[in-house]
Amino acid sequence: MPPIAPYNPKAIEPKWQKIWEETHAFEAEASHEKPKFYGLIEFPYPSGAGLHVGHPRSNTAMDIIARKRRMQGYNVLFPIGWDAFGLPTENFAIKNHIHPAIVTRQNIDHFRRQLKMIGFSFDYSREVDTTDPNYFKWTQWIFLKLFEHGMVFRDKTLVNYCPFCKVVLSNEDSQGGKCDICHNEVVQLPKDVWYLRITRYADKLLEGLKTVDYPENIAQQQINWIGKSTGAFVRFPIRGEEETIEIYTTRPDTLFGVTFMVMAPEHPLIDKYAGRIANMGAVEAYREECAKKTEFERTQLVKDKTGLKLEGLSAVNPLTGKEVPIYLSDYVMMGYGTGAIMAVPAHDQRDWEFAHKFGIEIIQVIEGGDISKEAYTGDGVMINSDFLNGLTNKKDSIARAVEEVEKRGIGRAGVQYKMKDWAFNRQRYWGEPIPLVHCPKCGVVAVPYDQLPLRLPQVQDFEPGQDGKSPLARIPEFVHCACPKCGGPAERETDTMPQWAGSSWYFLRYCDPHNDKAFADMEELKYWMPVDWYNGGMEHVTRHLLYSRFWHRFLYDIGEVNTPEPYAKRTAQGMILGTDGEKMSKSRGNVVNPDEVIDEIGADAFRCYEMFMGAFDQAIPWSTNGAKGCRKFLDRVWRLQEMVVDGEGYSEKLNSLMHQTVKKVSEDIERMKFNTAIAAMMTLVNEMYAAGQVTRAELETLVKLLSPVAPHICEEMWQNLGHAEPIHHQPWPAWDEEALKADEVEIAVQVNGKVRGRIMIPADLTRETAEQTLPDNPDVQRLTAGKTIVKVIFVPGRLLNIVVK
RNA sequence: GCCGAAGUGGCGGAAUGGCAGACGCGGCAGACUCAAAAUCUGUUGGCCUUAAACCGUGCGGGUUCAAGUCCCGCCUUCGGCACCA
Repeated sequence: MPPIAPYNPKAIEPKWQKIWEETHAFEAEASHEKPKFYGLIEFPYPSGAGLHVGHPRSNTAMDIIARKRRMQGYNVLFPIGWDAFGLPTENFAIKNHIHPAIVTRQNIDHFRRQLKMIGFSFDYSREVDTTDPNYFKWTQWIFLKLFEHGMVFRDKTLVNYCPFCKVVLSNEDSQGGKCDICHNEVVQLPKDVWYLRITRYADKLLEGLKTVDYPENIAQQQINWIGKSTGAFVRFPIRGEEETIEIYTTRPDTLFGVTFMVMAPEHPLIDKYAGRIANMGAVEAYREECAKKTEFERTQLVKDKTGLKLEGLSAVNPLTGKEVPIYLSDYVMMGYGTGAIMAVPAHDQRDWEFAHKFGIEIIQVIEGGDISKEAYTGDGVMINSDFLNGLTNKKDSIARAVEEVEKRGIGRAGVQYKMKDWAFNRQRYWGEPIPLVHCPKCGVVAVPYDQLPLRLPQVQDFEPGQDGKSPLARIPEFVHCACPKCGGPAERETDTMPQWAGSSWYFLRYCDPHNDKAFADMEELKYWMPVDWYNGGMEHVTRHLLYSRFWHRFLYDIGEVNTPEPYAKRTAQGMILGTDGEKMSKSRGNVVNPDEVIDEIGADAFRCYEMFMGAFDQAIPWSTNGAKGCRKFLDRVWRLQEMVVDGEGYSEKLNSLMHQTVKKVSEDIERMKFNTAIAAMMTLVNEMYAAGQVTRAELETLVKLLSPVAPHICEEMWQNLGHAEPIHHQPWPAWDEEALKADEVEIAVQVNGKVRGRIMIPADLTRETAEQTLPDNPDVQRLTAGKTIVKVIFVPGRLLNIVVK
């Protein structure tokens, strides 16, 4: 072969990107005949900063799998889109007085250009954009379906409010209890909020996890987030009243250890019995103090319990008839259980701390520990507990207690979830308008389906309004409308949906992105769904994953989609850290820009390094030299073209290694062990250099194996090898198990478990013959001379261990 | 506090209970070159002049012919949740 020009990615990469685009190489086929593969990555939020090197890790991994699937004969759907509503864009728009739609458009164009430069095999003909009215029409449509089925409700809640900026802040924007903008103290303000009843789906979302292939840690995070607990609701009568206080407990068997009750400061019964509470002034003062506390203070400063006793109001233990004092404390939350608890200081550390501080009696009902030092939360024999005494097992005592509580009609078994209903509105401009109307006569009325999409009005000023209202509230033409039901004057809801909305169903739209009759045609959904493989970041495995599973499950229940779960398999990549080992961020100045990396070493080497740098699911610091090493590898691959010799098939020398490498690469890609797959190819290339030559068949196989990782260079080499058809449609190489075996293998010889030598033996030696004959091998005998052989262990292909005395 | 992941050379990392350190980076030496870069070849855990021996996968025990891997008890780091009754 004549010498060839040096490897020049700057020429090769744009060339092939253009060819792929012109030939629509990666568009999913419309026909439903072939087996399908739907690979999904989390669609990016097109921020102004553009991609950093962390983004492409997920994309490259799924791109490799998608490209391999095409070569394996699948009809592949590998789509891309834009999760483009959101605060950063809105804030940029406010600051620079540009419409967020224009900012979004620019950012998307920037992102698309960057993604194309890396050579991802996305189907750009199916791009979706959550801010496109043709898209959010269907986001609103699904919302209306949720509304129609009673899954939307309105309730008051406390929000973070900055009285100086007059704006409602998210938890993220009010960390440490200070406003992010003016650094003044944030207060808690009650506000009407739209909720989605995701808690109704808690059990279905838990059950569904059993039917999908998620890694243990991701499934566990979902389970923890849902936070299901079983226990009992028990009613404690208020002394001298008909009314009872209901509590939730996971340990109804400790009812005999109750020495006080605690209510959340916001508990409504306090207002109802204000007249009976002697120290109402102190109660009001305490409530005010709590209202000022931020989430941060209430959850982080857990050591010091605060509270006060209600004077003049007490409860009765429904089992013993004993009087129980009632306290108020903010360690009890209104948002979980019933907002009131029975306190068992002997067996709950928080109750113990509170009892200690306020000098309340502690009654032990489970044997064990030392309750003078801390609460005992372990197992033990029940004591001081009447009919429960002597029971030794938590499960039995709880069951017995629940039985008794139900028999006496003072409570019932029940479950609780940590997961709360989903607060589904934001007082911001850049989001989907919530398609509801407030009519003074008819109440809340849905915008009719045929009036969707409900578009965002053009406004000049995107700043959130006074008293935490969305800027939409300032547009009279938007606000005032006719009630869809009675035709009378009515007002539109002016809040918008949270950013989670558009991303809760985008994978469905990809199946049929241009449909204007439905969010997707059922035939398309039946073919493509579920997503076969969804890869994304760990940061989205709780909320986004849960929210989208919830929407999808709801759509399944109302017959709009064909599968209960959206994602058959979910994986997550590790983060790429800066060269300093810290999380990449602008403020640290350790952000690596992919444009610069690609300019220096090319997109293929960039992709290769992203996959080679370490275990895919682990966080890894970026290394500039490591990236250059991958370029060096591709240079070596390229120069193999000068070493091609004539001849059929694989050479005798490399035959076994060729088959081994095909097997290793094929299997490692499936397990996302891209780093070892690439290492195997590097080893093969090293051996080719050692052989000094390479056959055409050997090079063709290598190029095919490498093509999902480094597609441009492989297309070019494939063409240089004389092929007219592009490599991305070539069949994936096969391996022959028989050919993996060499005639002879080298094994280690151990004496008492320590390696003392190596010998060559026939590869097909059976265990029995080996253990009988190998101790007589002269090399082995030298190692065991003068010692008594006790035992011989032979592991085929690996080692011989001789135990001697 | 709870849940999860992880601790292996100078660095990133390999290793179905079976030869620890594959592969890459970095280093060292050589070849080519007037020289440098690039490239190629060799070498590279520690101790040691060398060899042999010995020591080596966060720490302490244990199981096993054999442990980075399994078991028991800790330590550290990272991610998530967190006064959830």
